Amino acid sequence: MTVHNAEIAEMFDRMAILLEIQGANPFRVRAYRNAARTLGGLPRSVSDMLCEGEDLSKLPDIGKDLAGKIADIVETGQFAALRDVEREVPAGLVELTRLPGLGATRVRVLYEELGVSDIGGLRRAAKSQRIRELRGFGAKTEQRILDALSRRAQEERRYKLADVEPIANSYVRYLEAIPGVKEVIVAGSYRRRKETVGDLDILVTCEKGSPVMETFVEYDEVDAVVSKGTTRSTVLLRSGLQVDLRVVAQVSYGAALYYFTGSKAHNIAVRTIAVKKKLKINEYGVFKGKRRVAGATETEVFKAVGLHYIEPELREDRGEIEAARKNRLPHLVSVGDVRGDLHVHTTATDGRHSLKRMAEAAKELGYEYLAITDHSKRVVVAHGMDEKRLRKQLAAIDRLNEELRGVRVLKGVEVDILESGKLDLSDSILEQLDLTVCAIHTGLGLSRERQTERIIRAMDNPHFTILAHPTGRLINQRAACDVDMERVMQAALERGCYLELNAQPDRLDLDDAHCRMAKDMGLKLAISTDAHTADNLSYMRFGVDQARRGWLEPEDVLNTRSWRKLQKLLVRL
DNA sequence: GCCGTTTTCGGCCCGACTGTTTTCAGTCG
Repeated sequence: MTVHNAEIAEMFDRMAILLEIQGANPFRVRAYRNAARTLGGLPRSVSDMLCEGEDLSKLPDIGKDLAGKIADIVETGQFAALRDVEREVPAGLVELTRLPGLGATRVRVLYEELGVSDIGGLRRAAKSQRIRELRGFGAKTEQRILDALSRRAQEERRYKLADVEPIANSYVRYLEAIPGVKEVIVAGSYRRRKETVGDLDILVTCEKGSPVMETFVEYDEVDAVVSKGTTRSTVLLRSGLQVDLRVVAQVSYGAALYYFTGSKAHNIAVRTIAVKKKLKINEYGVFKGKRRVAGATETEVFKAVGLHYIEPELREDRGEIEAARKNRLPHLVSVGDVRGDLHVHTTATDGRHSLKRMAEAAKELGYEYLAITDHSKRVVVAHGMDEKRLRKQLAAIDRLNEELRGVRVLKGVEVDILESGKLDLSDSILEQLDLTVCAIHTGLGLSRERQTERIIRAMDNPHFTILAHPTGRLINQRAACDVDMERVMQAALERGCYLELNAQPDRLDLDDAHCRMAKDMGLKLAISTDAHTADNLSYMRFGVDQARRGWLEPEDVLNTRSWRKLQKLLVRL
């Protein structure tokens, strides 16, 4: 049985919390958290790495000890040290620390003084008003705990970037209209363009005396005010989304923007560099003693610690700091580099708009080409096409290309990869196409070995061009199917095939770590919207965001090329 | 428990807000 990185990361996180409750050395606690984070962002499975004899202690924040523990977990499926700790501290306490306002220290007091060991016990203790009696607690804390318990279900959520965007935009417009407000910008993971965000961090600069804080908490969608101060306030919206507002002076704008953009891990790493240079970084600036040496712009802040400017999407402490020091940062792809879309649907299957309308929408975006890739017959629910209907569509594309100017419509299909690894349409029709987008829609639950074999067998077909939405995941809904992505990418490289970064906000599949892995292996990706309406073509920006998080440059992306150059790349090896 | 262009030992990011206290600990980002 393969142990997944995420499972080991989860064990380390639990370990960190339990150790913290026990009152262990906080740096030891942090070491587990850091290691969990490293594992979470790793594109390759540590099981595979161990199989290939790699030394895990070379990974950041993983030393000899944790490398050994990981090896044990992979081998036995068990984390012995965690089980030892769980014998001393109830495992249910982990859940309690996830409630806002409760950290390890308070959870320990609740356990030791009141015997609270799980959510149910906490609720009983709060309802019987025993918590307010404890030293360091009070009636308000007790009420906050009850509120948190009743709200718990919705609070764990992370929101898809695309869902949060309109909420963020209207809040920003509201804040911009407040007298005295100068700049309003959303920082945090939203600015880093993470696929999901847990909350919004809004940064504001304003003139003295601006009623920005009062007005902020009076916003129409605010459900509750969590905290309110002169420089920082937090509210909960009716949607459940938490929004933080920070107010800083103009002279600190860059430092504050940098600070609140994060990620936390990136900030900590850069601060550590600053400390070595006898500098201090906080949200007000970079300081040498009491003297501010930088802070008005982010570039200034980076420069002060000897780094080139790092794009927000890269700030995850995944090597960007080292790259910035050596001036080896990637020149990230942007939406303007994209010359076409290689995966869209029409009314021929489950799309809502006609072939012609889709082509015109592509032309309006300034695209040079657009590949029509409707479903194949296997996908019955989407009214998938057989050879006969596809042939008819190809003729329609020929006619449209004669009439259209400025954009070329490419002939394609989203052909199903059957469980046998065969493609869902005959070679005789596939060979008439400019490209194929090949996808799995059934049998997502196959074992890792069989799924990997299935995809690679499909790639053996010389008409296979691009593997669409490679893991099949749906964010917050469906886990990625189990597949050895490194082998799949290697197989694609050897055959002259490609993988897709599907830009649908629900998919964003490949994820950032896999994009990075493709780049490191030298495999090019297509960023495609999988548009089912003309409007959906604008999803490209989410795909580009994800690509940037994966360090992709224009040359790493197939569809930044002119059709003439792209055509050459689509020829199989 | 990790890590090293000051270190293989002795460090390990920094500040705001809240509630409970009466000068601060805990939590959070």
